[in-house]
Amino acid sequence: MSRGVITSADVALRAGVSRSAVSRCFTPGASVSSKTRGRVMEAAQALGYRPNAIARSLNKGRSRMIAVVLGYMDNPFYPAMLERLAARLQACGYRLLLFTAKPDGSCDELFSEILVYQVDGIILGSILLTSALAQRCRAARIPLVLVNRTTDDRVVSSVTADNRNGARAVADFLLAGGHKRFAYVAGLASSSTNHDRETAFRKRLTEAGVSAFIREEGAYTREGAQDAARRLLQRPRPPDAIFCANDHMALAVMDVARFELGLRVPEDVSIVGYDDVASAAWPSYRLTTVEQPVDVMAQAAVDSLMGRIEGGQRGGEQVRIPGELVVRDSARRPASGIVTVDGQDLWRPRERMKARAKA
Amino acid sequence: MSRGVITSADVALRAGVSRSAVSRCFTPGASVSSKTRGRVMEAAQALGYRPNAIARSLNKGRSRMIAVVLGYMDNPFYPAMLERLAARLQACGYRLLLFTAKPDGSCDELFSEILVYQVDGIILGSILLTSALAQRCRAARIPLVLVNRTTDDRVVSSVTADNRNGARAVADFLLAGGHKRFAYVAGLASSSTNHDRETAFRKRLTEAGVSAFIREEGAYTREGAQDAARRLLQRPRPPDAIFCANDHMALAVMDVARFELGLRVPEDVSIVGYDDVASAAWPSYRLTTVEQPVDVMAQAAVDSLMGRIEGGQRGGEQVRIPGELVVRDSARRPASGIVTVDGQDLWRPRERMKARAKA
DNA sequence: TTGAAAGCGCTAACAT
DNA sequence: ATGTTAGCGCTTTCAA
Repeated sequence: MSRGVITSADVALRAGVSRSAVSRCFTPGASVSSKTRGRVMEAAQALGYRPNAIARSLNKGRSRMIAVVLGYMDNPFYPAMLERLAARLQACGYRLLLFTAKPDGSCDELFSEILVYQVDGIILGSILLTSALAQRCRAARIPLVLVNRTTDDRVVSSVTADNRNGARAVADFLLAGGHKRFAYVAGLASSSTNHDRETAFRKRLTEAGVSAFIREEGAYTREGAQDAARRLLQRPRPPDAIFCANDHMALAVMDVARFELGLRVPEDVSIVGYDDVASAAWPSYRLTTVEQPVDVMAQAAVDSLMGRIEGGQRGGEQVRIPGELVVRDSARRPASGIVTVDGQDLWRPRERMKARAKA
Repeated sequence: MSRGVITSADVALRAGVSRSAVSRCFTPGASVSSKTRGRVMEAAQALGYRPNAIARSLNKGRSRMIAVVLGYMDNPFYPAMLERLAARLQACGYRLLLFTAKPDGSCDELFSEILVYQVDGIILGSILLTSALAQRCRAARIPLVLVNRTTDDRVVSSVTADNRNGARAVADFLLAGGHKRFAYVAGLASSSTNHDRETAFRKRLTEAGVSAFIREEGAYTREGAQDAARRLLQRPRPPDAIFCANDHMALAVMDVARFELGLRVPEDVSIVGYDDVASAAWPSYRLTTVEQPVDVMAQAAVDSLMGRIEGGQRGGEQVRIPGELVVRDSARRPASGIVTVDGQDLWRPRERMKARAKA
């Protein structure tokens, strides 16, 4: 134990065994006699020895580290997701290596940084995946899973909410509420999540014969959403219902509507979000929104990764997590109090959704 | 380049040089002729080679990874801090290994996990550091810095806001506003930050001859703060000013006051927080609070760590970052419109504070 | 069950 | 400036 660093050799010496014996004692499922195990463990205890994870990684070729790359933390959905990911990963005995990047920036550079660390897997959230990057991961044989995003490339795995269904539910709810003039505040146009929510919402409205539809870009930022809200609500004939690509923007839109423009929500304008972040439930907002079950999604992402790391699965699965419409007070409710979607009661979808989530 | 993994040997072979030559090309400040460098780089490019960080870590004895351990992400101060830390660390060429733990839980187990990864440093936020843990870090020679926390142990480094000054400013502001009956909603009693804010606040009030003072525990959680608010505001003679240990709780208190109890803020009760998180500025709240400059603190924490990792400094520095009182609308303002603290204008402390931060 | 020996991919003396 | 050699701390055949 020369100075500071205790190696397996130190333990071996003290226990009077070989380094291999020590190694085996720390390798689950290796064959060691209980006698040696006892002596080794005692020596290790005395010396405060724990195998060096870096050295182990080097010769196993597996680091037990997962890279998580996130774009922004302003939207509380991401910190929440990160927290769940960290917990799940820790539970599986993996470490979380965190990377951040501009949401729209090229993370080409970043990927080199990641690959260099020999991570066993990558979780990508709130970031644009180019097919070149997907290609690099495949070449390096590193499992990759997108969270809250998909790609056209069916080979890459992803975990998303059931965005189309969620957006449809919002459209139906708003329609049933008797709204006539609709608006959508978009996130980044490049994001699949935005695309899915927007097109499904739009489609449903069209099916219902709605022609009054406007769209503004909010770019997923608070400022962007505020500007969008101003443009929208100061039109000659403003919308009476606004669906925002996420809660983070919906909250901003509510603030502009009420405090800048003196509008009443939902009397003058209904506002609906997506995610059900914590602040959506605060009494100052009581935002009607579609839940995105963070914990379920985190679990699914980790499971997907583990399946490919440990089980050696093929990958390329698109997991879609259902989430219910959470009806609060930011959108006018249907007069009847009952709405059905696809023959299902929209007001009590909890059980159905939960059941589907299990599957 | 057998299959998948490209090593320096592959590059060496292709470039017709030794592995050392390759290594040197990727080591800043090593001596290589431009001719070999060219050939090596070309070969590396063609093969897609990048030195294996794990292997490098092993023989350098430095991993260029920093462990960051956080307790909760509910309070948006921490995600914000994390984001800044990630950015700063990335800029210094370090990787961030994220760990989470219960805020009050023993992270003894966790520390073993961390040490095993041979991290070059540890940043601890929102977590209780026992002296045993500090001892272990010292033994392992791993620099440690606390963020938003301190210990009595003067040997461990920390970066905090100037909590006593901030709390004093709040007391003075509230006093000047003509408040008579004060309350404090505490965070975790075990946290130094809470202690500093509470005692300084209390002390100032006492000096001013205030005797009407109550305190309730909020435990840094939204629910805890809500309960505290109910207990406080439903007393026969409720306080007319409440100082909360952080914004996260202050927002919860505002919600209870206004929506559950029908109180007007600040007419019926003034509420002040600490941190200046993003939502404090939202028009629904407009919370008066004390700024905790996240970016400056993150920078300071990283600097402190780097000083000890690269420069070999001794450690044991307690950095205190000043932060100004941000006056918004959740607390009644002094009639005069001018308050001075320690002979300084309280309303325009920005310049002074910023200047001090530089030092 | 155990130890000896080889090797994971890299860097750093040392020699040339 | 370059190659040779040794070694970071660990696991893992392979013999015994």
